[in-house]
Amino acid sequence: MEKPQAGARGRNRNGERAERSAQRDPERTRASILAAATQEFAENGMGGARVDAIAERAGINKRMLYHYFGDKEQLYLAVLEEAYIGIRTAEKAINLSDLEPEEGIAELAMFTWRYFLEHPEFLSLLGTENLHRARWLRQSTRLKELHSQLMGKLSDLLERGRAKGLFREDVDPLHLYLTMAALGYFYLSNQYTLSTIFGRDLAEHPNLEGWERHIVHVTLASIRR
Amino acid sequence: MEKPQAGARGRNRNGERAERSAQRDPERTRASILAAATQEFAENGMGGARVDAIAERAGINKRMLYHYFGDKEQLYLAVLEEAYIGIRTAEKAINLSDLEPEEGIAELAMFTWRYFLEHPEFLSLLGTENLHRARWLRQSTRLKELHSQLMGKLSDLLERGRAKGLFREDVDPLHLYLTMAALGYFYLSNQYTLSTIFGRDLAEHPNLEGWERHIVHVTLASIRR
DNA sequence: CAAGCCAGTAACTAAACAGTTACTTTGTGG
DNA sequence: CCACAAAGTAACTGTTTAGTTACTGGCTTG
Repeated sequence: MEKPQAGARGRNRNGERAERSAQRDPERTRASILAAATQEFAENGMGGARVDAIAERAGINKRMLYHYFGDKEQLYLAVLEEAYIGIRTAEKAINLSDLEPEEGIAELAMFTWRYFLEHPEFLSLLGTENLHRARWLRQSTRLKELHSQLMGKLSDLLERGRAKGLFREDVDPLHLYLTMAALGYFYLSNQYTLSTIFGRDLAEHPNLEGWERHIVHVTLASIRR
Repeated sequence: MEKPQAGARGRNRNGERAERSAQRDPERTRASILAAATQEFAENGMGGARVDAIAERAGINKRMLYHYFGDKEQLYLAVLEEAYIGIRTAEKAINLSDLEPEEGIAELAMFTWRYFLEHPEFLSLLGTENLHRARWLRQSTRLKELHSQLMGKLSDLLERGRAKGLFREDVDPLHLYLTMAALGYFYLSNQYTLSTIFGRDLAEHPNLEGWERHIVHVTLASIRR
């Protein structure tokens, strides 16, 4: 009890939980910088994000930001990597082996839609990264190895549906994935200009539910025989 | 000949074409600032765009930029307005009255795709504007009056197709428009991250043509009875 | 032809910005 | 219990940035 293990987290030398009193907590500091940076970059893009604003949001000293992440660009890359890891991890958890081909495709389409809906910061970071022509994504060896889990699941479902005579023979899995993703991404990422121009609030609940059904409908219609 | 009309453009007091020698040409100056700003904002977003860079690209003195447009924000708004006017003008020129419903829908889908393909700066500006939740678009009375011409043409084609028993009864014209736009927008605006992750260059010609066919296929499949 | 306005220039300014320096505090292993 | 490393702070620095000032030169109209 008198001598706590070295490097142990969650307890200080008195054996009390450290989370409360901890004045010094590297992991927590790192995590709060990353969370603050995710918000700031998502809201303002790479060019508009302010290092001082991130430090303030995180409630830390700016020096710490440079201590943990090097500079603004490396911090941005860390944010981007974490965002991709988030969706890839969620994709892994989906289990479709019990489902019929059509149900499985519908499930994947809804998963993608709901993930986008619940993670607007991911969409925003994608937009920023594409504005810069994937400059940081291309640098990241970590992310290039992190393939989408969805493609494999999609190919499997297509194969099963084809065998049953439900789906067309010549469906490209990438095209199918892009179709589902496009319908969700565009609706959400462009909701502000679209709502303004069409005078119809796309973020309202009935509209969101309607669009989810629409995505499933379009996706299935495009592959059925 | 000795007295040129007031405000006449294109000629100086000697009756010579002014375009060549003109040291002073307000319209040309204004236009070149706007063109330079369009590029700069499209490449770097609102936060990343630099007023000095715009002035340099336009080959003018920075003072002129403030003279003609007030400040950075108003210049950005002018760029955005011009971009929207561009697509709305192009939409107006489409004539579909001679076409069968299916052909007409296909034509509109291809028009949207090709317009996006040929005007990457428009996509980029849309992305930036949505990052800021349509902050400037909402301010612009000019743009709020500028409704999409496509919606009317789309409703007409849907009606004709429905009457012939080709299309489903309950197709929402807005959903149809969003579907066509989403498929084109996402493919192009996210081409850099997608190409990196899937290891397949989406900008290659065969891929672009394949995607155009795909858009037409998906759009029609989604509305057919 | 002169008066005045409008297009245009160069150099400046105050604030914002990313990144650094020099220092203090805290925890822990020998 | 001390020495050292890592966590943390405050104040600073050089540069970049949007926007301005004070000025020049040319065109048009009365």
